[in-house]
Amino acid sequence: MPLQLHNSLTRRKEPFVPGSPDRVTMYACGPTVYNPPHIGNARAAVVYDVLYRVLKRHYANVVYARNITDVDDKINQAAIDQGVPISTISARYTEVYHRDMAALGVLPPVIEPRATDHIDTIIVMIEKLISRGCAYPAEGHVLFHVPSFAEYGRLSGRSQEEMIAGARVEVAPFKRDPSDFVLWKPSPPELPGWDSPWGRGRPGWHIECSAMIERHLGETIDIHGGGNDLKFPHHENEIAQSTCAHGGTTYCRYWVHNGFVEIGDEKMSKSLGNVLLVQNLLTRFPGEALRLALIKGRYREPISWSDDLVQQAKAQLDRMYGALEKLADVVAEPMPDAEFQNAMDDDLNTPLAISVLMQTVTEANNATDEEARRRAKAALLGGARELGILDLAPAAWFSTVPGQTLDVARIDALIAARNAARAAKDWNAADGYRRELAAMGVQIQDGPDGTKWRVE
RNA sequence: GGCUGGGUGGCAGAGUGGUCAUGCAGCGGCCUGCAAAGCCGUGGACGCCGGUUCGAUUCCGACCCCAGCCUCCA
Repeated sequence: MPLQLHNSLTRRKEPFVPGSPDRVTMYACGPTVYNPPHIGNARAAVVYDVLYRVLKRHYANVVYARNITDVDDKINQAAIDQGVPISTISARYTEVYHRDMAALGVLPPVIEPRATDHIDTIIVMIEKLISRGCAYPAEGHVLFHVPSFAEYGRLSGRSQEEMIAGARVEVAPFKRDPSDFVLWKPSPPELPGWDSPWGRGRPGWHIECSAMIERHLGETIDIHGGGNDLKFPHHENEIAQSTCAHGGTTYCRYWVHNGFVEIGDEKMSKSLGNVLLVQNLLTRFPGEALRLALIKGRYREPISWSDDLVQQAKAQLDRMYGALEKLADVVAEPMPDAEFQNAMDDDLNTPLAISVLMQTVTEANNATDEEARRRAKAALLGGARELGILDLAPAAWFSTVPGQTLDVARIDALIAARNAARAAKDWNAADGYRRELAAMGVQIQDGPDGTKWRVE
């Protein structure tokens, strides 16, 4: 079964056909580095990470770029608020982003371009837009003239009339059309700026992505991903800029948009004070549990985030790791089975793929002969690799508690004491030791090979 | 108001014109000193109203409700 993707541009699920199977190009909008990533940022990163992994199964050469926006008014504001240079802010939060994403099993993209490394490309692109009559300078700004691009609004499904009618923002007097947007804006001396034909200034947000894509991936890319909210205006503007700059060439073949993470049934937002930062969640849950929670539903649907959701994800991981632990003696090359692949290839149906994996777990737990056990392990590890989970040794998974260091010597001593009591058939004493272990979050399992323990 | 996408069992969440989703939780067993883990079995669902059909949760239409976007936002 070929890979199918829901294309936001056509609002349909389509077979994925890359421009060239020898070089598949994908771009995802990355973070603006002015604060630590929240679970919503993480969802986008995880979704495109999963797509990247699936693409790599199909194609040998996948060029995946995810940018860092390191010039932005929010960064400037954070620098002022914290009384540090702008570069300190962007460096600090780039590092935090990398750390948190790694904890969630997100692979590094092939290319991670930074906006500030592309000012020259941006300027050239803007000049091209001006010369083609799609943009104009005005009072130190350069604006993209929206009416110059007839297809504007196609991605988000709105007409230009509607957008003008619905424009609530105050329209700057130098705009020729209310919907025109900024490509370049002037910078006062205290803000970061670069020399340009229009004076010292800085780029607008939308042009950064267009320029980075042009430079690293080419005029036409296969897949462009981002959060649902980016569809308008960000991606709409990217299409307009790049298509016009390139004389009408298709900018992107497949647009993929992920749904939002909601807290309960409310939007996550600063004003509601319910923003969940990845770094805080990681003190309470394993990264893999957060990741699985993020892909338990389909990527296009909103997620209603809760502790219970993560706990259910963790329970599923416990089950998977439990099966894996029993397969420790089996050597198998990771290989997702056909059913799993079909689910993933169907527009990343991760919930279905996970259920296939859970059925594999049951098969693994029932398997007795060598061949069946080997097959189960291969399917389990293969599927897990594509989902980006089960990256740890089972023993490590079952003996790690986020934010805690376990006293293993004490655990071993208590287990030894309990087993001595059991040997003496002193059940009261044995149960007392077990209660003591339970209070530490340690669970006891008596088996034919002796007593094992795991954390809850 | 416009544009998207939704409404499935206690919870999360797939899918299908007529037979199992899956996990957690529940219930009954096996196993265990008792547990845990694992295994076996089991109850419980498709917003409302019409239509198409031998048959619809699944297709069509109306309705109700929900979320997101339309302004920086993953």
